[in-house]
Amino acid sequence: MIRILLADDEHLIRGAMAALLSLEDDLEVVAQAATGAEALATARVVRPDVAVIDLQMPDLDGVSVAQALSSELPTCSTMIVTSHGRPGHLKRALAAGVRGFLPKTVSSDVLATVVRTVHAGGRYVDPALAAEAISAGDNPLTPREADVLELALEGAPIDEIARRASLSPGTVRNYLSSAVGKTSASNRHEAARFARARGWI
Amino acid sequence: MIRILLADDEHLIRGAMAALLSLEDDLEVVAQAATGAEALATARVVRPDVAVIDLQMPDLDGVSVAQALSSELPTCSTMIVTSHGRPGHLKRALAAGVRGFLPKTVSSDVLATVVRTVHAGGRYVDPALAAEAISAGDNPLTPREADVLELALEGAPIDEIARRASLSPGTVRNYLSSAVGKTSASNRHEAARFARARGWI
DNA sequence: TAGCGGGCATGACATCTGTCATGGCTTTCT
DNA sequence: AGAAAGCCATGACAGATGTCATGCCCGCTA
Repeated sequence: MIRILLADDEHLIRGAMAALLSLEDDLEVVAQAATGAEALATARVVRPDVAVIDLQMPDLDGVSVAQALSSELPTCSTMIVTSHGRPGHLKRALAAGVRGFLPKTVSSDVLATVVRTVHAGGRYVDPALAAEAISAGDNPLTPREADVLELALEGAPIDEIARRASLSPGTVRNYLSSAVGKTSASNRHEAARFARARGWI
Repeated sequence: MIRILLADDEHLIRGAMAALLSLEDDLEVVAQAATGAEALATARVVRPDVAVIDLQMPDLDGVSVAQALSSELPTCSTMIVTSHGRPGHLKRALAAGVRGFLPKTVSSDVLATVVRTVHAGGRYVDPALAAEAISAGDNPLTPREADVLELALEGAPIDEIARRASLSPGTVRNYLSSAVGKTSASNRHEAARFARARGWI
């Protein structure tokens, strides 16, 4: 019997996935969580065999949870399900020790199969997402460029970005300019959206 | 027995919701669809009592589907479930004849209850979303302002917006300036995000 | 009919942004 | 030690953007 922890902020979906997984004879949902922090806390107590975690949750990112889990509970395999799969997320997830990565468009059969696969020590990444990740290429942004671009995402003017990043406005403009050059964008807003779409920020 | 049509592009969720709803004795999922167009086509054939539709789908918007359904199949009550509920969506949905509007964070009990409610001719809107919609206030943007702001959402420069809207750059700037004034923003990008968050565009 | 609001446009002005050159500082690799 | 790369900053300049005033045309309504 494979003991599963399920984390997703959407009640309906979580309950539904639990219902689906419980239909399988060899799978058992032993715990559920609605936030990243809750998932971590629960996992420490329950020590599940497999953790199925949603990528986007109110507090902690799914990848962060996975990272914490893989160091604290090495016996627990982590897999991530997500609605909006972005290439960058996949890379970060794999780096964090995630064993499975699926979009929510898959069928329940696949989900159950992948749970078994990762529990057996295997890995599984959705083929479509994998292809995207490969074609997306590596993140060309330096850490600071990514920081600044992330602040630019909300559309704030440069002065505010500078204040929030504790940099001089001139420096911010340099980073943004460089980031714009590395994306095929014509201004920082487009660049920010582009980078976001690739999961670079 | 209430006959239900389920439309959601996310296989996993759709299947899971179907599983949940089928647990209820008086509910029966008689059809499923993965896109808006598919939902419409299926509904015409199956003529369900209640249609449970996801707001965001690849092709047709959930609200558009609801609109078509309410005119073509008046006996079919439509309800919408969504991950990212925005006030504007709620208003549009109600205007389109939708009887129920729920975020996916609700429990399956609520879902089943609301299905019964709308089938009985009632209405149900998630209280939190309703409160948001009320506090969001009405859309102060003129149609053209909304058009232009929508094009600005992707971060395009003004010249491109002007071309895409078949307006002169100066006019575009006027509309944007006016839109910025109506939001508490300091530039068009912020204004666009703001308006999007309220569901104005 | 006159007034009002909206759609569309132009011009002028101040400010914001993007770009480039330059330089100093630190860390890492060779 | 020296080269390479990243981080931070300044200054200058062109072009993009935000703001305001002004005007014309249209449809609606008092």
